[in-house]
Amino acid sequence: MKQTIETLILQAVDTLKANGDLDINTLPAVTIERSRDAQHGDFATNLALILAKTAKTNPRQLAEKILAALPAHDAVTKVELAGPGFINFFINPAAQYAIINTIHEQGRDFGLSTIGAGKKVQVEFVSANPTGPLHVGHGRGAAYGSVVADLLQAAGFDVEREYYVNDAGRQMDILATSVWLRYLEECGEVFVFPSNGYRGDYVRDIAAKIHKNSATAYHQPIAAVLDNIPADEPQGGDKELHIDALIDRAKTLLGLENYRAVFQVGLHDILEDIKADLSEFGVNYQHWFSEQQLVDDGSVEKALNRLRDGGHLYEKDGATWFASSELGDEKDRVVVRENGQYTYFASDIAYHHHKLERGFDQLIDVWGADHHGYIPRVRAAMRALGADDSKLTVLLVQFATLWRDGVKQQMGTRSGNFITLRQLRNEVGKDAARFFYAMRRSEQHMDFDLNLAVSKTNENPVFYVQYAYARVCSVLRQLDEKGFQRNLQLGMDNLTLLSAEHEIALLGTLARYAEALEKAALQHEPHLLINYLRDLAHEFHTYYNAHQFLVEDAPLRDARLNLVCAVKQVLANGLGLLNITTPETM
RNA sequence: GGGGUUAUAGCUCAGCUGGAUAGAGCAUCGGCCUUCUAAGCCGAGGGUCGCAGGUUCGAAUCCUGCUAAUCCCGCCA
Repeated sequence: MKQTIETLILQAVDTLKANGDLDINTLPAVTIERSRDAQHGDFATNLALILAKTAKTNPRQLAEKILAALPAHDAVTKVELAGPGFINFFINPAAQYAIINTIHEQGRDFGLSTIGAGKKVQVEFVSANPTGPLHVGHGRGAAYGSVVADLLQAAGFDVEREYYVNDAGRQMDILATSVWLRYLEECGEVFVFPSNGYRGDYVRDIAAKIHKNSATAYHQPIAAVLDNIPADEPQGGDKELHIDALIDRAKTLLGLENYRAVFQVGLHDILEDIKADLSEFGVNYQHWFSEQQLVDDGSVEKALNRLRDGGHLYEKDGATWFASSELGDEKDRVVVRENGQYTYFASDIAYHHHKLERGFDQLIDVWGADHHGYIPRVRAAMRALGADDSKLTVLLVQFATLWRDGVKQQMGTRSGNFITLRQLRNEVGKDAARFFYAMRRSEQHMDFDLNLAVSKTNENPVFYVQYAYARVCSVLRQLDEKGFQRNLQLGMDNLTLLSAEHEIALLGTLARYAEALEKAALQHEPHLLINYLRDLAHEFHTYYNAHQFLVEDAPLRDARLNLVCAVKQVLANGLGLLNITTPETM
């Protein structure tokens, strides 16, 4: 319909140009918007207001000329000049009835778009360090990233979802050492646990499991472990030096093979927990990509060599630096430390290099907003690798601030004092959690009030949308009980009976679904889809209260049922995309 | 000090690639269940869109400055 109007307008403009009534060389993009107010018709364009400046005329006069030159069309019943120079289009309701047939025919596919044209897009999200269970902060990235991926797929992109597993590096060594120390406690040793170790109960669980399966195979007397270790912070020392010394001691006493064994049990158990957690949350991946693999298979070396060949690396203070400041970063970055170890950034360069080589047209990284300063250096790396950095889109998700009993909650993984995503799901359910997370713009700071989420579950807006769906299902169930038989064709033949204000409004909203979906996908803004579904649910509830569907008049009844079933289908499609269930009874 | 994000109703947030009277939910107040599910509907009150300038036919939206909140600025990841 939008395109029809655009064609009409372009024809009018051409006529005016031919007549010499309009003196312009280039036509700005014609914007046609759905009118918010029904008094302003169904669609409106501000073309005359925009053109007035370049054509140097009064906008209203120009609008009148356009109006006069506008060809007639069956679907357009009335065109009006309004306000400072808007042109309002009133659409023939009959033309809008077709949407019900379309929805019925396309079913689950209704609303899907081909605008993505099969372009390969990779969405990488969550990618939390496997040092502990996911907490509610990760939940937002999980919900947001997965919906963005699903939306892009619905918009016709070829989407791959990936989780980058940071299974290399110091954090994992701290985890492995924490597990081992808890294991020593299982063996009966008594000592003060390092302040910088992972203190969560899940570490004890893993340690207990190792103790159960391997008894005392990894046991070392605590005196040998702590011998000559620098003091921890609470004892007046440095917590970083303390934990690093313990890591080295663990490797020495256990031997590399046994150390790896403990390490792998910790990594495996936590990763399996994360996978199960996300899966239960409706978040699924095509790939779990290991950072360690990049190191092992030489990808990091390969990427760094490429940078070196391009003259982007130099040595200073015993370390190897990447001259990222020459490519837009604020300063140069270390890629190989003085001690010979790669930095996290080095593997990240290799990781993005690897992504590029896999042939994606577009890379989307979903990061926590605290990583925003990291963007310029990754872009610099991509350019240094000879790639087009516009292929990379980084979507930042602001952290949710968690409140309980009016008190801000801490969310440190290290302290073990945090609320897990699993706890949240158990408390409010998958549907409400997903809906709640995706409801807000990702750049918006979010206050997550746990008391509200738990105690006022019934007021969560997700139920409002689900309730609309359940109501349609209920109507369909009542059909039999009332002794009616639905006749689909009779309804389709009598759609013009749907002339009530609420019915016309619903038709317009149904027709808007595909646009809402496409916009949400292209702008990476899931909340636009949620807003749409809330609008649709609201209009349905209003309609439901204003009119009886199961009336004696069969043609009217079947027409209304067809409309209501179209609503049901669109609700199902939208909620399905969000991976939120559609209960038939509530 | 530099940078990112945010600031809209009592609360939580939409609206932001400039458009017509700034919206929703919750909360408050008043109506609607012998009739398809009241987890719903209808109505009322509630706003100097953080502040000050600027751009123009028109600014919550764009620009500049300021204020406040928050995050980042490591040879950690």
